[in-house]
Amino acid sequence: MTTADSSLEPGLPPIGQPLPSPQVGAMLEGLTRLKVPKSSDVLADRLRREILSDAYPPGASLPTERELVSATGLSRGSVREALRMLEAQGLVSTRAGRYGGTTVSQPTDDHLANHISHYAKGRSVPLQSLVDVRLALEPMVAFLAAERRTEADLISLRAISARLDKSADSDPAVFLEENANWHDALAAASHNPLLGTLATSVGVLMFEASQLANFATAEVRQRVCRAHHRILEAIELGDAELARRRVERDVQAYALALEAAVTASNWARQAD
Amino acid sequence: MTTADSSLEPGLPPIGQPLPSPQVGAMLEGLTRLKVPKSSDVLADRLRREILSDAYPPGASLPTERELVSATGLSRGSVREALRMLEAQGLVSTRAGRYGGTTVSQPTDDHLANHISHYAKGRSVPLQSLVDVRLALEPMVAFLAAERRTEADLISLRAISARLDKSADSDPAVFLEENANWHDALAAASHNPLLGTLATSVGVLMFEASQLANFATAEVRQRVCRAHHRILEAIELGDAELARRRVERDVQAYALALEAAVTASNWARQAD
DNA sequence: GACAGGTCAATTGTTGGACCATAGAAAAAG
DNA sequence: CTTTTTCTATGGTCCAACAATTGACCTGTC
Repeated sequence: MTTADSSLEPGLPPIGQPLPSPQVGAMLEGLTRLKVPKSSDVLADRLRREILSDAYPPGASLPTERELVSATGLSRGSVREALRMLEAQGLVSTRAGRYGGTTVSQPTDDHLANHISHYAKGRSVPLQSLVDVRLALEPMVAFLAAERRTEADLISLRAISARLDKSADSDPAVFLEENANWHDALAAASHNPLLGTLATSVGVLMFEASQLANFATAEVRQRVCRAHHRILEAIELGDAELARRRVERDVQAYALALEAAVTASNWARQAD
Repeated sequence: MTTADSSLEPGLPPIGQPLPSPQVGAMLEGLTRLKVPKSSDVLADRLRREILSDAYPPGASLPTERELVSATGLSRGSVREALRMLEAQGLVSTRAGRYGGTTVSQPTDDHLANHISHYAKGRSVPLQSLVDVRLALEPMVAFLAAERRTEADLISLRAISARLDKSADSDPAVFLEENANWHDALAAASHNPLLGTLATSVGVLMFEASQLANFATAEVRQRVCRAHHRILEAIELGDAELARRRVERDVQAYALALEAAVTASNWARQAD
């Protein structure tokens, strides 16, 4: 593509002479690290392209492993490795037994949440970055929930809110769990699975961080409950802008308390 | 292994009698569909837990495939399938040759972007949902960029902005490409890779949708350039709130124009 | 000493074959 | 018609061997 030696172009000179030409230096120009892809990667890429090209509707069957073997000339091991990569990405699922096989599947919310979790944990994303993202997503979730919530959403939210109130006086771990459920219900009410899954994932990551730092004091729990009541009220009213503002304040307060608890926990750890 | 004939066991208690015991009904209570996980999945889960537990710093070497074989009792094929799953998730990388092997690696931004793309395409996420998410993320990106941008960020943004202006009068495809670059630079200036990657991914998905519907008319291109100038001005000033509001308006206008073009394109397709 | 080239060995990459486990259909039995 | 059994295509697993890769090491040459 970026070959500097123009004599290789259309003039049909003797290509590939064994003797090094005097322009060998020029030939080295633009030569990058030669990557030799693995056969399983090549097959996985091809299959992935086909699957994502909408030619394969969800539920459609891919060829059997042995058919792929004869079609590609690869060994069954390589074919299986390719299928496993696609399976790890949630693009296919396999069933054993007769009339089983590999079928196209839609990535679930869990797949996306897991991948985000792997990214955040693998990169050790700092808490502040998670706060930034949550501060962007969660108010929008509330905004859309206020606009789009159904009666069923409201019933679910009220039930979870009641459970959250009860758990405010008990075990902090239970409270944090119910708190996560509350945010899940809110995400569902937004009727945007992508947005909801992103917000939930980031929320869970912060939730895990808050389990390490035991910051859910009784006072914090009471304040969270009051804030959630105000948010639910705005959603019941259908006032999207009000819901957005109230969630924004809630998340900011939550982040502030969490950060304080983390730094305090770090002090305590230094004291060891 | 699953021989029904208990006489093969050494203890000689007649377990598994062919005759159903009178309490078989009680024994069946609480028995759900028995799932038999694949050996490669089990190994992948174990390795993933270890990797994400921060016990393995990035760059650390995992045992060799043959060591894993002797340690787990599995076959090499199963071990390799497990490693391929982790590789597809960006948690490990593998090099052939002596002193090669499998090492822990941090998932890249591309990994996360690909997974989001797979989710959105695999689920056929509607354009409106993408717009919702972008409307949540991009204003926050601008907000943080205005607060945290370095001199290098500003230089990069100014250069790309100039290129974008030039391309406004030329090929719409080139313009859309430069537009994507502009948003990439903005994401980089926010100094939050997670937020930036999420925003960029959703932006690319909308970008792909806009290539199908050719909506980038000359008028739209001019308006985008003016909007970007105003946004860059706010970021240069360091006025985060102003940058946030201006991006919010820009994204809303962009989404509106895109949606109009898509519906028009659908009309044209129906006319076929 | 520096450099070019060759040798070596450990590791992943790939293949082929074999057998087991699974599960749904289809046939047989009641 | 219902239940049971049989059948069989499919994925799941294992083993053994060889090829390809690649960095360290050695060796000769200048």
